[in-house]
This record gives sequence, structure tokens and C-alpha cells, in this order.
Amino acid sequence: MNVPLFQDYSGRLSRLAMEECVARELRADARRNRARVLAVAAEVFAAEGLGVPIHEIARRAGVGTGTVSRHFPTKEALYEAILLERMERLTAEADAMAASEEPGEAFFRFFATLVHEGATNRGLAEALAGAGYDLDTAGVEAGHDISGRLRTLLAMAQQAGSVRSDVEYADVKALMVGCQAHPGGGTDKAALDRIISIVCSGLRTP
Amino acid sequence: MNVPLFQDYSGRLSRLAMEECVARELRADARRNRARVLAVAAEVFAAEGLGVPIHEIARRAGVGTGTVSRHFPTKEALYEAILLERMERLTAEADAMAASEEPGEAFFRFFATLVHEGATNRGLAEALAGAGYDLDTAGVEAGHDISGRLRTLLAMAQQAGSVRSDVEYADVKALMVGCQAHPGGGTDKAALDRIISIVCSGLRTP
DNA sequence: TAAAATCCGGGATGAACGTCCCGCTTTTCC
DNA sequence: GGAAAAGCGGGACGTTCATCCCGGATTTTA
Repeated sequence: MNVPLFQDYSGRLSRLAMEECVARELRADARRNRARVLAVAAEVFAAEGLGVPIHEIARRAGVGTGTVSRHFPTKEALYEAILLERMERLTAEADAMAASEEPGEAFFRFFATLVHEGATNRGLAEALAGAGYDLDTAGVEAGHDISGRLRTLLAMAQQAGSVRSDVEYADVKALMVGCQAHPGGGTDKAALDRIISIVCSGLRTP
Repeated sequence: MNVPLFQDYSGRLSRLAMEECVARELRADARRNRARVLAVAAEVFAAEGLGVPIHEIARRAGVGTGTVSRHFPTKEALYEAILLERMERLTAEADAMAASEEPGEAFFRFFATLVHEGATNRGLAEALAGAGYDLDTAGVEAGHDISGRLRTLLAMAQQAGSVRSDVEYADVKALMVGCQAHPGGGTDKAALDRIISIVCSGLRTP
């Protein structure tokens, strides 16, 4: 699993969901360790990207590498477990926006939310940008379909005439990655908002 | 590291330039091999990205790995040698555009050129995306300062009122990376042009 | 053409990681 | 309280690479 990080995603998340159910029956110390690993990994991946070795995560969590790989048989599985929680929150936000706002506004706001999310989370940005991980399939099985929400919001915004009708989902995704690639994205909020405004104004119907 | 030949550490590309000068005095077979490696590497990196192992490049070039690492002591050095040629061409194009077109048009055209370049060259796109290589410092010593040309064109376009005055160079670079990240960038030219038009319209003064 | 300079091939080396395994410890359950 | 079950630590192993090295081949030189 060295070079092609997160390449094959078919059916992975459903397995994860299964693992989540079984987690209830873990021994007390195991449950504690699992939670600690998850927390540390989320923090480390967000701050330093997916390149951080498992050994390092284990070290910072104060456990052995075996403990990590027992709970998460693969580095990929570990990151999926982290993403799952995050995606759940984001899809919920998308649904709230879709229900309560004008379609165009909902789309632009969700877009901005996703950009901010990735800009302050290096691991997520890498996952989204990476030639491996695919937002489009991840989380679908678990019911947290960010890609689907974004597609829906885009279609609604186009229907309402707020977004250029020739824009496609892939365009939006690429632009999202670009915004997240902004240097100092996590620290320079003004720059991030500026680039978002540039892109959104480009997406708007003239 | 091959110490005796590449001792000048004043800058990566000046070291390269030195190597280029010395290349004239190489033995005939060495010169031939060097050229073949360079050509194969350019092709392979463009098609498959920078992740391709040196061994693989040596194999496809029909030489041993030692031959590659003797001519290019580092993988980075190899890719710099490739970039150098490409950057030379791009800066020339930039200068031509700057001289013959209206500032706004020159900027947008050069931007589009860079995006197309990266979209059809996976290695270049990866390099630009910041996976270990920095457009902003690369080539400056050798006189092929793409970053500088882009900055200049941006400033001129803003001066002429064609581009939003609050846009910064970093924004442009990030947007460029995003456009290049478009799936099927190399194959779907229509999609590429569409995303470029979106971004450019966002950059334009309202 | 033969010695000398130069270069070649590709195996050796070493570092970085992900994953697996097993002897020992902690928890659980009766 | 004690035995069985579950989990732990961290070293071992297998891979993947970039880079180095050296015996031998090739080119240059005189």
C-alpha cells in the first residue's frame, strides 16, 4: 500500500461500518485505546497530512503499532474511520442548507464550507486532491454522500439560474481542490475567502 | 552523492547549469545515454507522474540505474533538467504575449497556457501542486522565471483594469493547480477550456 | 594499437513504512 | 480468586526506492 495511497475503495466503508458495530463489545481498555488512536490520528493527519507513518501515530497515542493495526487493519481503514465522522457532519450541513436557503446561496455556502474544511485539514485536502481517494464513492455506502449533496445543490442552483448551466460537477470538484491548495489556507482566512469569492463569481450566471 | 562533479551548492539550478556546460566534454556514449535518459524521463514523467521509480526510467531507456544517477545525481536533478527546457519555452511565450497583446488578454492567455501545460503533463502538475517542487524558486537562477512572468502579467493586467485588483499571485497559482487537477484534463479539452473560462471570468473585474 | 581515461551495468546498501506475529499483561467472567 | 479470553507492545518481515559502488567494457589519446 505504499505508493498508491487509497486507491481501491469499492466496498471499504461498508466493512468499516460493520467494524463500528462490533466496537461495542470491545474490552474496556481496547475501547479506550481505539478512541485515543482515532483522536490522535485525526489531529495528526489534519495537521501534517496523510504521510505521517503509523508508527508515529502509535507513538503519539502512547500505544504500540500492533494496537493500531489491530483496530484498523490498514492505514486506509484508519483514515476512513476518521472521514466517516466528518462526512456525517458535512452531509447534515448540506441538507440543512438545501432546506433553508435559496438554491444558489445554498450551493455557494456548501462549496465554501467544503473548501474551508479542506484548507484547515491537510489530510482531507490530500485525500480529496490525491489521485487515489475518491470523494465520489467514499461514504456512499455509509449514507454520507458528500458528492451526492454537492451534485444535488449544483443542479438546484443551476435550475434556479444562479450557476452557469454549462458547469459540471467535475469542474466544481477541481475548483474546490484548487481553492484548498491555496498556500497558508489554514492560516490566512482572508486569502481563502478571496479565492472562494473569485471562483464563485466565475461560477455565477453572468 | 557524486561529490567531485557537483560541488557548487550555491543553488540547485545553477548547479544544473554548470552540469550542462560540462556536458560538452562528455564521452560520446555518455552524451548519447544522457540524452536518451532525459528524453525517456520527460515522456514517462509526463505520462505517469513523478512517482515512477528511477529504476523504471533506466529500464525503459535501456541503461543501468548507475548511468542515470551518474548523470543526474538525484531524482530531483533529473526532473529539474527536464523542467529547464520546458520553462525556457514558457517564459519565451510569456514574453511574446506581454509584448504583443493587451495586458489582460496576455495574462489570461498565459494562464490558459500554463493550465494546458500542466493538464497534459502529469509530472509538471504534480510539481506545481507543491509535492516537493516549487515553481517560485525553480528556474530563477537559470533565467527562466515563470513565476516572475506570471506575476508581471498579473500586475499589468490589474494595472489595465482587466483583473480584480484584490487578486494576489498566490490566488492565481492555486487556481492554476485546481484547473490542472480537473479529471481527464489531458483528454477532455472542452472541459479544460470550460474550467479555465470559469476561473478567468471570476478573475475579471466585474 | 595499447595504455589511460571515462563510463557502464546492475547488484549492494540503507532507509522508510505498512503489516503481521507472538510472548506477556490486563480484563472479564464464573 | 483464578482461569480463560482478549488485548498489548514492539520487534520482525517484506516491499519499495533512491543512491552508491566497483569490476569490467568502451572510448579516447598518444
